[in-house]
Amino acid sequence: MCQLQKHFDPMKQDVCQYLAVEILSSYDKALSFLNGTALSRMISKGKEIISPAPSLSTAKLQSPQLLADSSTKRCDHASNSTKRKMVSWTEYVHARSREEVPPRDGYSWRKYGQKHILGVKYPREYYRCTRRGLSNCAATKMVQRSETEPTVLEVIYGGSHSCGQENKNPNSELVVQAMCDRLNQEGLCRGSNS
DNA sequence: AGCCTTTGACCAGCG
DNA sequence: TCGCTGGTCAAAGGC
Repeated sequence: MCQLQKHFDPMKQDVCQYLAVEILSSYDKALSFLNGTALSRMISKGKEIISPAPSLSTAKLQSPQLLADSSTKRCDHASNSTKRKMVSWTEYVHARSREEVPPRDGYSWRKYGQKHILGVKYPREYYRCTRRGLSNCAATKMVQRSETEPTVLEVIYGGSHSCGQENKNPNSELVVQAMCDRLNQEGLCRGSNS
């Protein structure tokens, strides 16, 4: 936070965003160690973490995407099941509203199915890339609403985009605001929102 | 007309 | 081998 305060300059948005990501990352780690909830859940769901904590450079690249929907947690994993996609990863996304399903992630998706999963309150929704037919794009995703926290969406991505769509998050300009919102939620953001 | 969601049926993996 | 379950297909209807 001291570094962010020191470097805060509207002309240096990249630096500020990068520092914001680093702060949130440290904050998440600390919270996870304290209450053992988020991280342990990610590990148990994903079975195996392929890429642990992002490096400084990758954190900078991922930051807008990770923050734009207020809060996301990402967990890469490989499934041992042959029935499922071999490479996939999970993101935990805070939807802005209960109606915002799926959360916008910069890609265009087409819903192709919905299933009620045994023992799960909310149905699981299945999406594939709208360019699957044109570019043979294999990207898919499943969206599952959390039972305990309906505003939290578990988004499981499978395959990768070969269609050339850019993952431009339309809300990337809200990164700093999202950070302050989040700190406010935790009672740590004193003073102004700027 | 074209793209989307919905939804029941079908298929395949797993125990 | 069989039943259960989850992932996908495809027809139908809406926008």
